[in-house]
Amino acid sequence: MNHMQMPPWTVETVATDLERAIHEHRLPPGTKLGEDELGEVYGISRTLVRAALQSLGHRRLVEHRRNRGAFVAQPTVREAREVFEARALLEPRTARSAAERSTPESMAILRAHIRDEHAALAAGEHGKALHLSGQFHIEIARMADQATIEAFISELVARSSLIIALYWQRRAAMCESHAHNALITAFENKDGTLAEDLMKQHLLDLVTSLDLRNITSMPGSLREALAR
Amino acid sequence: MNHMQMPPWTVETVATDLERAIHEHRLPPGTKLGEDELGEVYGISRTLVRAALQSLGHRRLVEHRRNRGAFVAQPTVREAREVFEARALLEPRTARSAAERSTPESMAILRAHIRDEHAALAAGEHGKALHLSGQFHIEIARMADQATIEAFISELVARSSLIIALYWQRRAAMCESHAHNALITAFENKDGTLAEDLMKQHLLDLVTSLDLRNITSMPGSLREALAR
DNA sequence: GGAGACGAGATTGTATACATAATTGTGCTT
DNA sequence: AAGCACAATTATGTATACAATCTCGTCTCC
Repeated sequence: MNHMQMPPWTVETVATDLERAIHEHRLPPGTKLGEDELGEVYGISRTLVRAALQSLGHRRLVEHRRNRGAFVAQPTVREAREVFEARALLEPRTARSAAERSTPESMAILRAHIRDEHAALAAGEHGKALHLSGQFHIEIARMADQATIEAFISELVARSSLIIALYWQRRAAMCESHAHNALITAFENKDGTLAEDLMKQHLLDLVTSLDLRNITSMPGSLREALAR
Repeated sequence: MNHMQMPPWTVETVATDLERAIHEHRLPPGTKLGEDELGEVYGISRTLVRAALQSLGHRRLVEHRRNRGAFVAQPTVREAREVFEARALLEPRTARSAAERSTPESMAILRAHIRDEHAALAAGEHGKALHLSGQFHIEIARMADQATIEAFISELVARSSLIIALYWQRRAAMCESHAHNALITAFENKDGTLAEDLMKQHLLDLVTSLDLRNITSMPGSLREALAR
């Protein structure tokens, strides 16, 4: 529709564009991603759209239903728990490693993320703020110089944004930036142990801010929508 | 060529078949995977072959070079280290969890893996033995009932088989089965702490059995093949 | 009037055709 | 004879055409 810069859309750029839209909750969980429709939006054929959707499917950001098409994924409560279990295994140790390797350049990048996040939040762009908040975690993995783990964390962060869209309970305010600020100070002091502990606590806080009682759960929104 | 059972080849079955061939070192790192060629082998069109190759590409089992095609991946020394770093983060804790949840059924599956692995080794089928050895690790993740982590470990195990193909130094014999047997006894006793320690040591042993000095490294096999 | 079956429309699954880039072989020039 | 340029071939990148399947509206029958 818009896309005013109109880059030469490739499979990768389309996948990235869609991922960002999902990450920013512009495409909520369950949204149908029709091939013809997307092809028209980006001005490419279904071939490339399918490749992009398959790519997102591998990252569990979209679910493919046979002969039904692609939909923005709707992680179950179980999957949500699994995602944060995996993050708990990967991220604290990665934060420790990142703290021990922190450089002025990487610190500047982190601080820029925080700044942009605050600006987005102030401008009411919650989606963008959430995206940047996720990028913060990915940047830490990049600081640790572990591309493989970074790829895993990137996937987990993206899925987390879907989980937040589904299970976030609004009473917990956006206190994330505090946790991120604390992490930054740990990085500044190259205090790996502190960074590891802070990250562990940060992830715990995130989980407890979700409503993961599997009562309504699966059908997505129907039961919840009709609850009265 | 053969494929005597000839299932109705789908994208998934072709990807699985290729992955197994790579895992068993029938397709060594660097092998060109031509689309027309594969299409003829499986009796399907390039469309499905491309989808399968893209799937393997996302798991880092094949590398895509623009306008050049797909090749069985050749992990660098750096990537090799990263893969085992990631495994060190994921697998010990997963083994602990698996031990605490071990059931007679899951133990039977594990023992069957060991038995088949020994049989394959006795029959000189090193590829099949290596494949089963990897499946053992994946089965543990399945026991832990963590599908997300299982998917990560599955990818890491597959990449490990490529790393072994490239960097294995033969002087270290196939002592793996001993480690796996020790793990089984820990599982039998539901000793999570022991299982975690054993897995940690097992992965360390694996890394030290590799030659990860980045001397010859990258070009793959050409330089090594012509070294004299 | 409601339940079930049938068929039209729409969407995905697969194959093929065309476009484009890389490789290789050939021949000319020096 | 060696080196470069160009053309033919081969393989991948992309689009389109056809086939199969599902959805949904309508019609019929009870």
